[in-house]
Amino acid sequence: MMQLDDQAYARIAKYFQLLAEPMRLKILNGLRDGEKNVSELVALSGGTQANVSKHLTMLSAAKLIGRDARGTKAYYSIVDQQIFDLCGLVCGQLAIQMSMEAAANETFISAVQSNTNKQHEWETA
Amino acid sequence: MMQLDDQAYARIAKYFQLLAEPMRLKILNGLRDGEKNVSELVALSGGTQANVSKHLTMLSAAKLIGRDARGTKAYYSIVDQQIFDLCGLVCGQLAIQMSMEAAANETFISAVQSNTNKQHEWETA
DNA sequence: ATATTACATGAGTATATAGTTATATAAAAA
DNA sequence: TTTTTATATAACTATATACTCATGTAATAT
Repeated sequence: MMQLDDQAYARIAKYFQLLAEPMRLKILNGLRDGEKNVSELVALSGGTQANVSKHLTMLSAAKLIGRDARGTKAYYSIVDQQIFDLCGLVCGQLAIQMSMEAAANETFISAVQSNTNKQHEWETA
Repeated sequence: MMQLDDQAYARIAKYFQLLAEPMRLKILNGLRDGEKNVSELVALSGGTQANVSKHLTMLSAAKLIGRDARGTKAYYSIVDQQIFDLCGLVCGQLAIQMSMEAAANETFISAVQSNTNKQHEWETA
């Protein structure tokens, strides 16, 4: 079987690592409907300014989001909407797992579903 | 805008975290064409037995892979092939990024492409 | 029963990273 | 110019986690 080399695995892993952080997911989700500046994202996420700014710097360095400085504000925006497909797939996986766990935890599934119904967060298509 | 609650973000992040590790990606990719036992995965991945076993335990606990003990051997297998869609999307993203970086690093892109052509690793559809 | 094979796991270490606090920088307002 | 507003970043701490080495456990073979 053909193998990706170690550098390729490392790159893919690093990409997933960016998505492996709740605050970053929240920020990305906050950018779903268009650009926002740092203050808006701080308010939206409930994080501190310093922490949100750091996450934005990381996401920007990795080209997952773009940065546009206007005046004293910095507006960030999603570069490629396909990123939400990734989250949608994961939500789908988790929803399946949880439904198989026999509805002990209703909260998450209903969040995802109301989600899907309202064509809101993370849905795939 | 509707928000997923913090527990939901945490769950999604934890899922991505599982994919944010080169050795685990290698193992998952090694399981692409069917179940393998631990020794086979150790050989295939180049990792130590202890380390591979730990990663398998993690992936299994998260239900990304299944475990079937037969005799003294333990066979692991992918539970849902959709997981490769995730990796395919990321490969696609990275390939785009790298092609935009003007082909300085040809290795990775060509790996992903020969990949796509040969219908091998990580491709989406 | 003993040895061997295959796998899992505990202890310990090293590193990475998320978060906080304080400060730096830079544009705009006064 | 001085102040204020918006953002970035350095220093530090705490926690998580990947790895190694050693050992435990369980099924098979001798």
